[in-house]
Amino acid sequence: MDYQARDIEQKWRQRWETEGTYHVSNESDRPKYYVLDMFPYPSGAGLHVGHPLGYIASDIYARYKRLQGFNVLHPMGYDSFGLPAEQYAIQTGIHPAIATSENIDRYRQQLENLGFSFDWSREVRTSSPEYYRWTQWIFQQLFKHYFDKDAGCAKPITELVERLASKGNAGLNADCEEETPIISAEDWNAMNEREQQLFLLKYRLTFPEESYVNWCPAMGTVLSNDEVKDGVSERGGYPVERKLMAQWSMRITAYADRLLDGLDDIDWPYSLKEQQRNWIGRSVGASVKFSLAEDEATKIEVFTTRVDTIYGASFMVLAPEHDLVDQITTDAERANVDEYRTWAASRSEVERMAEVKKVTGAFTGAYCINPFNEQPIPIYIADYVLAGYGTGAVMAVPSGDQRDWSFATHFDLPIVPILDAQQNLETEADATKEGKYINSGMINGLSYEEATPKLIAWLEEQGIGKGKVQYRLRNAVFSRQRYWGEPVPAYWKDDVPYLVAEDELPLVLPDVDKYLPTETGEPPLGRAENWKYQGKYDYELSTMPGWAGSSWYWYRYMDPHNSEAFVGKEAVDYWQGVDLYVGGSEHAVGHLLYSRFWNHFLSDLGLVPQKEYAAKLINQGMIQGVIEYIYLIKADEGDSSRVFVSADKLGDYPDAEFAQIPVHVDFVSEYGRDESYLNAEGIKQFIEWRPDYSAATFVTNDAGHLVTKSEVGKMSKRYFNVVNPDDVVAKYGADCFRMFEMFLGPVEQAKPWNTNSISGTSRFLNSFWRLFYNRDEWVVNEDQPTKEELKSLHTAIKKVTEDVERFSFNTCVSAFMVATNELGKAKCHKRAILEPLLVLMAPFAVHMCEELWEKLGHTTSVHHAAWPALEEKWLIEENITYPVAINGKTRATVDFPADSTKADLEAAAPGLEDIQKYLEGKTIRKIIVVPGRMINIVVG
RNA sequence: GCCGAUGUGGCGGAACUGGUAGACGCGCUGGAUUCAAAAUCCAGUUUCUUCGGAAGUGUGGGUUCGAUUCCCACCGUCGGUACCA
Repeated sequence: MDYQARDIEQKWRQRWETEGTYHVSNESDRPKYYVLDMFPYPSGAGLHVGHPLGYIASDIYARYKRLQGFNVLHPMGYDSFGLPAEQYAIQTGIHPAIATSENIDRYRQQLENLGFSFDWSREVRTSSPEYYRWTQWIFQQLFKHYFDKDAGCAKPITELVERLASKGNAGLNADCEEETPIISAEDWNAMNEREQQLFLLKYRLTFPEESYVNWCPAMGTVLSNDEVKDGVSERGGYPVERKLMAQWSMRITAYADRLLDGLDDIDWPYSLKEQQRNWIGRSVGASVKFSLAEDEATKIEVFTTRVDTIYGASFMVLAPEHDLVDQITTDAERANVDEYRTWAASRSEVERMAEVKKVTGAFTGAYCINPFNEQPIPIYIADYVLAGYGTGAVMAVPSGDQRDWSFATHFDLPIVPILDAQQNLETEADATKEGKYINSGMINGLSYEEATPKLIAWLEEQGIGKGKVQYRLRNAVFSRQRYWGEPVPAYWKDDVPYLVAEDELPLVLPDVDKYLPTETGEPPLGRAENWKYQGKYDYELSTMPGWAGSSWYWYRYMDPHNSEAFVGKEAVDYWQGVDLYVGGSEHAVGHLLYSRFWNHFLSDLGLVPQKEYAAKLINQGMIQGVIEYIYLIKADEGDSSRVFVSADKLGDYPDAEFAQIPVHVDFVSEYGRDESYLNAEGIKQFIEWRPDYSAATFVTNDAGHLVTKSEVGKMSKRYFNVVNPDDVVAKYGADCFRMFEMFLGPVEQAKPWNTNSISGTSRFLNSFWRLFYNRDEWVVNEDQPTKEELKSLHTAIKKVTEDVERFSFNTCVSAFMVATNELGKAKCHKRAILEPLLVLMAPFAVHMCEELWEKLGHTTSVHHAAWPALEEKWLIEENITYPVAINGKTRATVDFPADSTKADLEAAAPGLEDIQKYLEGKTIRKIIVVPGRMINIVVG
């Protein structure tokens, strides 16, 4: 019988399900291992061939660990709240829960089709109330805690209340809003309930605040920074504007240092860690207050990383949106300043980015005093200073900073050298820290290392500045004016938010008549009828962002049905955290940063044992598609003729301009290859698909082909090049699909999808099958294996074990091919060889190996067998083939006994017949011998 | 601009600590089997060559007996980031 993938795969999928083969228990004597895939969002489009790449890799690793004797947790679930289902609901009126559930069913079916070893009894969905109950619960814990900087962790807000009542907040080192006033215990106790609650919001780890947000009018929602790309929404590409709105916010900045330091403890890709480091953007420097020249009481605070350059500060620049601009602008300059501010506000993000090099700004007419030398310096506004970073004001040191230098040059402001090592200040700034200070008052003659502490000490003494650490990381906006998300479990009383009682969770998402904002501009939840807390208080109407549910989900898998806690203590004590996390690098500064933040918080509360939840992470590369275009001659206006030209015939139209029209890849012959084309049938399909081109002319080549242009790019609906894994599985089987995807190349590398070579993988599986079957005849025998056969087996064991350990799955597949070729040539059908080989390959070809394992007489699953042990003795050779090189160039290969010593080889090498001609007339200067590797004779 | 990744036959890729460059697979060429096809099997396949050899891992240098691997400079491609004071 030839290998019949379809029947065998179906049979085993059913058997595994009924027998619970992949069911995982929280109680085991085996050591635990947790392999996690990044949560998929179940989109309506289903899986394409790029999605399973990481799942296959993690499944192989999970199965390998299981065979190694680990109790492996390998779950799957869905991040099922999200915008596409809501957009669909807006268009169709169908409740997003219904569409989502259908999409999940389809995903599940597609995933099962690939033979993954997920324990489906642990499946979770972020949009189910049983799940989001705990997302809401964690949100409430964040509300109930503040960050104590001395302790370096979160503390209950009740402790803060006690402290405020007894001592006030003087000397309290806690993360809080920038301008939190210092109050005494008397002040606190004199406050009414409402005032106290408002005050506490300055400390809570989640809190509502008026803040500038990325408002997307087209989508009617707020986006986080990582959802905005180039000034437009990442999803949909709609324009985004800055708008001041009341939003819930997460005080992630409190954890900035811990998130930075934690990176040192986890084995994640270097580039991913770098992205997080840059995103957090820690800068060490100082804040300095400059007094206004006309009004000493008004201070402008700046942040600088180079306080040592302060004597070179020859002007100050404020962001156009800075609060003080109105107040300080002189009447003479007001018109000018207003004009600049209007202009700056009108510029889109895109324009600002495009014109980075252009110097713009306006003088306010005001001056401030440099506290160190008492010199007045002019105050400008310019949009190169960002309102959202630091204090929105900078002291400009043109000799040391290129932007300041350009600005000074443009406005003819002084450029004062401050270090004797600075060079070429006429042509550019020099940011060096070398040399000794000049023109710098108290630090003249000092070095950088000496100057900085001295200046900071002086600032602190004077009470006008201090050493400060600034982060690029902003607090994360946590509200979305959307329907399909977790309701925020809070209500409003006297304009103050309060939490819904814990035992009333989940706060279930109410039904609404339409999934659109209300007429008064409130979020969709404003449409819910009679939706009030205790019948009288307004609920918070915004919902949580997409990343809420995915910020803790790995714990739910450990204990998915627990109704008492988000995860039971026993479960989390057993599983601890994720040992291997597999997913795309596109989540580097979104999910992977927010989830680390929540995990740090949960660990502060003692609810989870590890500060970092994923010890190791690997990124899978994207599988790209090939986009197939056909060339259309651009017609003049009014000309209704449409002419498509074969790509190899473009030369016949030297004057024409061509448009590239993407064509559905299903119509293309030789898809993915340079010479791909539309044949007559393909052209017919194209016309049926695009009836507006039914009258078009198609200029084909001599073979009657319309040659297409093939380009590697994203696999996307937009390019009609999405390849569905189901189709490939139907044709070749899931095992072949799994092996083929692994064989394409290293998992972490991006690569184009191209099925041209899948036949090789398919052929290989057939030859492997033929080690067991000759047509219908079962040919496995009980003969004693030869040395060579044992060597083939153990070479494979060694190679595959090592390569799986380092996630090099492509080379594993080639090791299987090598072993199969060798055994096939040797006509080896021996159980003693094939049985261990089956176990070795079981994580890859999961169904086929199971089938053959059963045929070998086993009654338990191959996936519960034991990983074959390597016996080194079979790898030892009697002879070793040495390359013999003359001056590094290999001239001969010669066998020597394996136990030859270095001296033996040195003595024997020059006498070898094959190399005599290279030695003639030359002197042997040196013989280099690396035993077991090579021999090199140096002549001259 | 900055940060990161990457560059090897016609193609995907291998070479893990510097030690026979091109494993394995695709494709291609020739052959066997077959009525024919599919499937399968065998041989060949980096380039140039005066058939002795010579060159060759993006380019140019360097270290070394020996470099795809290490160092320096540069070029191309991909990803991230964007005036962060």
